[in-house]
Amino acid sequence: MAEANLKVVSEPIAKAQDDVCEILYVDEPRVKAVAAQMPADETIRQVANIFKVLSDPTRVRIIFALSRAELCVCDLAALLGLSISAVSHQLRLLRNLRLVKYRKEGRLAYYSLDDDHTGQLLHEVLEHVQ
Amino acid sequence: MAEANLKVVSEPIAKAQDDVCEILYVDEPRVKAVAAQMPADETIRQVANIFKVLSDPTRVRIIFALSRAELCVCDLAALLGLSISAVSHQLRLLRNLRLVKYRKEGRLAYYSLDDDHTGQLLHEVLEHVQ
DNA sequence: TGAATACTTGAGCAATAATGCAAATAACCG
DNA sequence: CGGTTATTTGCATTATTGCTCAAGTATTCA
Repeated sequence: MAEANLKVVSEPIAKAQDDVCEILYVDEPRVKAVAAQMPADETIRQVANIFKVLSDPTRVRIIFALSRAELCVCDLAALLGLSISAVSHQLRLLRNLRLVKYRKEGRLAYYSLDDDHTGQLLHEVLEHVQ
Repeated sequence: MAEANLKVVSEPIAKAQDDVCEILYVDEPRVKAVAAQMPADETIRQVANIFKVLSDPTRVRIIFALSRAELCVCDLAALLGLSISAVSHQLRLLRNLRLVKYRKEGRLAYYSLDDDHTGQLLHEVLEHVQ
């Protein structure tokens, strides 16, 4: 449970590199000024994670479809021309991230969007592209 | 040139899978209705590609930094605590996607944002997170 | 011209992630 | 119960990606 994947691999982010130019800074005040404005690493990671959700076309299509209708896994797979397994894997991921929720009706699992923000973000960029 | 990477792997998207439920559709009219609204595969791929740019913390930090100041590769690397090479690789990618531009001054290459939309999108999500 | 510096680039490695397959779970029905 | 169906899940495979290393290019300066 709670194995929310799609985690951006935090890590180094500030590991003294010896691959740096000798002078260290070409324009130190400018660098310092920007450094002071840099968001915290944790914030950066959260932002990247949000974008990562929509960085895969399968997930984009799933989220788009669910923004239009509540669908069971089977219909979603048929709609997208994907295997049930592939869809279920992605749904688990989205479930762990609390982006979708589901409702059990007999053996069917009806999925819908849980978090409005992501769908909102998707449609925003979608309109921009079209 | 023009080897714009970060391409989402288009592919199948509509390959008759035998892994589909027997009935084919639980709720055919609903599936058809959503199918009719589905954006074209090409559109979906473009959207995913846009999100993909910001799905990595290093690129998020680079784009944030460049949204604050024009910086040479060396200062950018120092600012982010990354190797020059790592930064340069990401800059090439962003260059190929026309998201950043650069200005040569002697041996220094000063990078800045070329496309406002991506920086805009980043700041939007950033504010939402903070 | 030659050394040094700033950056770019190609190859390759290690980590991630998307999907398929097969087994497991769960609900329904005879 | 036993069989069928809908979905989930673990594992394996393959593809992608971010980074390092080392070599290459270009520009400045002595």
